[in-house]
Amino acid sequence: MKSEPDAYSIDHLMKDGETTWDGIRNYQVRNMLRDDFAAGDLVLFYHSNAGAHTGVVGKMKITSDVVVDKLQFDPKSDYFDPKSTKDNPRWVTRKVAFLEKFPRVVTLLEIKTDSRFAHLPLVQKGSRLSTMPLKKLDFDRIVAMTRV
DNA sequence: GCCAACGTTGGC
DNA sequence: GCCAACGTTGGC
Repeated sequence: MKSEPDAYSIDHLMKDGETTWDGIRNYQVRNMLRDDFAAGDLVLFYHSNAGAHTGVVGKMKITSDVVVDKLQFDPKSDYFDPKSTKDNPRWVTRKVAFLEKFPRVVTLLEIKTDSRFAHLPLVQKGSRLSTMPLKKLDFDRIVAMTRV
């Protein structure tokens, strides 16, 4: 799961312990959060748009079933959606909990230059989604790179 | 800040 | 349903 560190970083999550992954306004991402994620799933936290620090920075866990994103009903929020109704909320998400901040960043550059990761959606052309599936093998490989 | 590669909106 | 215009994402 990606976030721009200026908006919400691994340090924010470490301090909060748990947060609602709100502000998702892309239908494909919403559908993934709704249908493909489950409580207990492990997730890598990725800092996007962070210059040389762009990459995987930590590990977290999904801790809820589907929850309604409250920001869609807040007219003062950037994520306000006037077309969404409380009876039929358009935007839903999940809660996540902090597990670990890695001792180092596994950078996008490393992932792009490692042929083992060539199949990851992250490095494929035109991939802009802020969540994407990751097989356990790839997850473990990325974590292992922080352990050296 | 630029721009490629999307996704969304709305007129028709 | 098409598609032009516009908005967003995110790497660089």
